[in-house]
Amino acid sequence: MPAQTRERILDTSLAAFGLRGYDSTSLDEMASDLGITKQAILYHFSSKEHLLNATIELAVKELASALGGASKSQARGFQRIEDLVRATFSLAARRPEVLGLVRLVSRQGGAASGELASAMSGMLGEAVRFVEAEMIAGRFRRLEPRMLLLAVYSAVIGVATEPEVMRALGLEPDLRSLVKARRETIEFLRAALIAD
Amino acid sequence: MPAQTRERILDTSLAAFGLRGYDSTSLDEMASDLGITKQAILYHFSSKEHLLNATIELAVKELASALGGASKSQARGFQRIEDLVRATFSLAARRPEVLGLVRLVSRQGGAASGELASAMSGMLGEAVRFVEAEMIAGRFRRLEPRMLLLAVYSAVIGVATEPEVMRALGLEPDLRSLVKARRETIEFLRAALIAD
DNA sequence: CAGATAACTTACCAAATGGTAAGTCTATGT
DNA sequence: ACATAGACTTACCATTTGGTAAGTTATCTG
Repeated sequence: MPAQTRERILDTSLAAFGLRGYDSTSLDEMASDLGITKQAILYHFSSKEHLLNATIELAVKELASALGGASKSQARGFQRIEDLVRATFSLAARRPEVLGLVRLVSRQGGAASGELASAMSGMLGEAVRFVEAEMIAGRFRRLEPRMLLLAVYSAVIGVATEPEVMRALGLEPDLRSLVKARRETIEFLRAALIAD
Repeated sequence: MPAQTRERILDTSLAAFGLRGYDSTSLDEMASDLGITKQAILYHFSSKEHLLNATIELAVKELASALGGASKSQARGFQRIEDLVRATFSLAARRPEVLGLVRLVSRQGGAASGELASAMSGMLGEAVRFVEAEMIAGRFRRLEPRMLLLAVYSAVIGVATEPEVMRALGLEPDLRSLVKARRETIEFLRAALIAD
């Protein structure tokens, strides 16, 4: 059953690209980690850029599957935000490389980012409509929905993926701190969002 | 007056490292941008890593000078937070590479991050004490100060430096949008922080 | 059993990369 | 006038990098 090789490569590349960056990761290095040769990678993915594309595709799937449940929940009001934040933190703890890759690609842009951009565009569009509805219903404070989401997104991704800043604050980025961070982030957002 | 070369190199490396990343930037490329040879760079900085160190040092200085005024202001309560956010956005608009480098280093860590970590540690420690005092005075909502700061930091840095996410939200990352983003971020933080 | 195909490996390669060694040019102090 | 030092450039170099070409081995098929 050597057909797994392709997926093992994608797993490794997701971890490598997501945690260390694209240019900082060489194909030789990845191959040696996998116990295969670089040419085996190039057999499955014809170039490093194609590998990146496939890796992004995988990350998008994992992101959608991790956040999809919370995103499609029937919960209303703040509960739905809370579900989403929980799901994001869970993903950050389980597979930090997924969010790392999202951040990497969303910063660097490049040709490969189109797919991720459109996937995120869809999720964010849905979120904008939800937030707008909640504001109209008077459950959320009136703010510019897109800017609000950008701030929420940044806060959650940042808290979930900035271990060095956590260290600068005197917090160890272990599981316990992550749980605390999650709770505080939710309280922070609750305070910011809930209308008086 | 060819002594300026050293500073020109640092300027270029700050932009390159901060916007594109360390590994993605080659010395040859930078040299060609500057109209000099790579060896001229290695004359002033004995290795690429030394250049990174010096670049971080410069970024720390610029960061301190940009945020120092707001940080040491006499303003109390939310006004001081607002000053800080304004200063951060101003820096993000004027010299995005500085925040880019801060983010790069704070993520990758590495040996060079020590200085930046300690500089940020100082600024953040001050901020923690300020926030704690405001909470005790009853002007800020009671939340865990360090986690709160992490969320605030993430929200501001994220909004100020995530152009691709802004595009996914249908916002162009131009100056006008940045001004809007700043205003909304401040309103968002005001809602989150001010005690009822 | 012949042969085709999938899944690799071994052998290369050209370009780029960080870095060294030695030379050049200019200003300055003696 | 001359040595010295600073600020470079020209010439190299070893290694790493992404990528190509040509086998090799095993499995499946007619």
